[in-house]
Amino acid sequence: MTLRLYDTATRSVRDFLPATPGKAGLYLCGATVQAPPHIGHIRSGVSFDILVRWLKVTGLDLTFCRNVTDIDDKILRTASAEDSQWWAVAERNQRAFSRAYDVLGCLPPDVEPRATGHVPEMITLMQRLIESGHAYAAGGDVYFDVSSWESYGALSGQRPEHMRAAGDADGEGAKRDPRDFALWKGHKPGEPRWETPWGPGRPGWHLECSAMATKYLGETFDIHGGGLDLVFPHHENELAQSRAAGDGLARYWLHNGLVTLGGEKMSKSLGNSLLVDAMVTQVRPAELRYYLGQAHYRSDLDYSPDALAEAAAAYRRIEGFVTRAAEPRGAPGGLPPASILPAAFAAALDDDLAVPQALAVVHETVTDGNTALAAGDQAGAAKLAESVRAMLAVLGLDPFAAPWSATADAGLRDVVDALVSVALGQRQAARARKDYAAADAIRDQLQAAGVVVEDTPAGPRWELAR
RNA sequence: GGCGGAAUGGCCGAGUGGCUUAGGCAAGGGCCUGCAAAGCCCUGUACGCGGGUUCGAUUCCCGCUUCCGCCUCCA
Repeated sequence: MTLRLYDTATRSVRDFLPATPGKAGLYLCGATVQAPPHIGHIRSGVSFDILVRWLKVTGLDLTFCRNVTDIDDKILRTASAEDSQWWAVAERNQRAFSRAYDVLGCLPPDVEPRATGHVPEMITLMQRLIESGHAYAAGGDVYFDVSSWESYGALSGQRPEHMRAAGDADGEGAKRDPRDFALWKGHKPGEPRWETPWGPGRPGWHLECSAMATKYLGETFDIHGGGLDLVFPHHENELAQSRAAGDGLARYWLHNGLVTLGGEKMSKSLGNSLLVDAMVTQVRPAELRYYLGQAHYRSDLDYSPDALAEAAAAYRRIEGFVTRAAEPRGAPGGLPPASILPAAFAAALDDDLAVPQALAVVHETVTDGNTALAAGDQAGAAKLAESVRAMLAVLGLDPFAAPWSATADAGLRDVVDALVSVALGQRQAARARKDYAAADAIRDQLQAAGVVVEDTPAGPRWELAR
């Protein structure tokens, strides 16, 4: 079975054949660190994290590069508004993004380059473009000459002649054509500056990604990812400048759907952001991840509290089975070998990462496992639980794996277990003499202390309330 | 104006020219239980509108409506 992926450039699902068999390079447009992450940003992170995990499970030696854009207009504006430094704003928000990725269980990239650390690479790229007649310096800026590149618009399907004239707010008249885009922005008073052969200034948004992607992944690499809103102009411009310079750039373009709120795109500029930091105080991170990951990565996801609650309930069902049936509590699990995954699960992920179908396999396995458990077949249930855990690991949702596993001190947990056992012993005694009022009182007290008690055929069990 | 996407049962969310038409959540009924919780089983006459193609369309074609994204910073 071959992995198939939807490629925005061809608008079709294609077999994924890495340029070098056995290896894969993935570049993901990460954050422009102008504000803390909302759940739309992190949905992108989760979607591509599932891709990363699946590529690894299928045996590819993956190099995963996720950039940080640490300089842009809004960062500068924010810095001046709060009378601080641009780099302080960037650092602060980058930390918030890193925290969010970690909290939601996204595997760290192999390299996480920052734009401002790659000015030399950008200068080289601009030199190549100017020499080959695809870019020009004007008024301190450097622009890409869109008219010089015939296939401009190929990725997004846009035709330059149909594009609306860019309402260039700056009114900077240096461009030869309104559709030309800035590779480099000339220095303005109060802004940071880097020296170039064309004068001081700062990087343009599009150029940095081309420069960093090719630096870490090579002139041609396999997959370039990002949110659907980046197709145009960002990825279109990247593709134009890299191809015009003679690089191949990405062989497949993947884009995740957006998170909307009341049918409207969630975005910083619309002010309807649900920040990750705030969300994880309302639901457990694993539940949020399940919610963000359960829909197909290419569909829009319209946020609602009810939908989130449903997803949380669905995840708890799976998690409840695993914690009841899996053998050693808390055995950490890395990525499983593909060979132990149910065929239907693997087939689903191979089909353009069809997580919804993959989750159907998970749920069906959970049902089988619960049935085995009810029949007293603990061994059979444990086997199914391992299968479920393996599948969850691929989706980054194994309850026993980082970062979801209870990090409470193991010794402390033993103490608590002993104390709860004392109470449960008394409750069992009360039940034995049919003193249900006393038995229920003990259960209520434990409940009030945050301990949930369930009676099972194998005796009472407890867990911390969620 | 241009480019692209979407409309599925109470809700979320897949998918398909007919076959047992995912899966989950919620609801109702049942089993189990001292009670509860969890779990299991059963139930629910879905595919935006109008045409067409076809033996047969939710699925293909045409038209329409509504919604969303992009064309400006944006995951």
